[in-house]
Amino acid sequence: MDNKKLIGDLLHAHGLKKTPIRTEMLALFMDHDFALSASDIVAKMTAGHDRVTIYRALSSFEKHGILHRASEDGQGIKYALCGQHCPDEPHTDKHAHFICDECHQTYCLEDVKVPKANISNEFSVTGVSYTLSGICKQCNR
Amino acid sequence: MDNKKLIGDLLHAHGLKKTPIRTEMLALFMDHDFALSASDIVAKMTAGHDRVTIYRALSSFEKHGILHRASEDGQGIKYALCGQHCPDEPHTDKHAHFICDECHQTYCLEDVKVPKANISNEFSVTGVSYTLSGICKQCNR
DNA sequence: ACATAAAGTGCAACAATGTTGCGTTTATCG
DNA sequence: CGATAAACGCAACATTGTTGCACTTTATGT
Ligand SMILES: [Mn+2]
Ligand SMILES: [Mn+2]
Ligand SMILES: [Zn+2]
Ligand SMILES: [Zn+2]
Repeated sequence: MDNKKLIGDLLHAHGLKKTPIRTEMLALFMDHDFALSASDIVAKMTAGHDRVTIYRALSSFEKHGILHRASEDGQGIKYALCGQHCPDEPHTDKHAHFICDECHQTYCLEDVKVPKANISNEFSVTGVSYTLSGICKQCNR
Repeated sequence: MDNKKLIGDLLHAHGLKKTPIRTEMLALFMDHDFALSASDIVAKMTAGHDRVTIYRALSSFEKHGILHRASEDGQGIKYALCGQHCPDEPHTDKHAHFICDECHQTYCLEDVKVPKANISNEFSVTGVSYTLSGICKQCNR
């Protein structure tokens, strides 16, 4: 697990400081294949850090195109890592997401493309979101 | 505007009581072509009613298939009227929705169908949501 | 019209998410 | 090493949504 190196490079590449908190946060994202909310992170962090710090780091990561919003239901926003090809700024996904009704995890469906919108040109479409729900692969077996 | 009659019938058809608050709420939904949140409703109601009452009415309407969730971003849930053919229970939409980045209104795109999901059968899909964003027809002109 | 039961309402209290301001600490770079 | 900007922690706050409980209103049947 030389994620440590990767994370340092990632932060540095975006002009962000490599602090223990942010390093641990990004390690958490790399260790999970589902999206994480601010409170998920607070719960999984070893030391007890302030919620505000986590919120600000998430915002910063989103602003720099390191994380994207994978889902935002009533219970809050869940983030997931962006791909290496993602632009260095906030952006919408080109892939679909799946929310499990049982375990409430959100998965990125990297290989399911968001369908093209077919809509009256009275509307200017700049973002599209395609979210599936049901029972995930884990809960299904 | 004989919506009054329609509303009475609608409530009665679902075994709900026809109270002034619920009547006014449904009238509000009929008078707008975009979705409304609980706080939108509180603000638009003539008398000052308790938020809790509005929340409970919205839940009841959703449970009976009178309203559906048109969007739920971080700022809350917005509801819109269901079609006449909708089942008498909570259900997911078959149409897309549009969220304006400028006025922040949510519109039902009744004639834009939600694309069929094409996904690994490790996942059991029971719901699909397709949400577009950008600039709406009002803000565009 | 009246009694009754069920549904709806209001108030208080609470939990969770997310924000802002401000003073302090820490990382990075010359 | 010292300066600067970023990051952190704390307190305080706003908003959304929930729950419990007592009270009121609506619908129903006699
Ligand atoms: Mn994703
Ligand atoms: Mn709709
Ligand atoms: Zn699951
Ligand atoms: Zn608009």
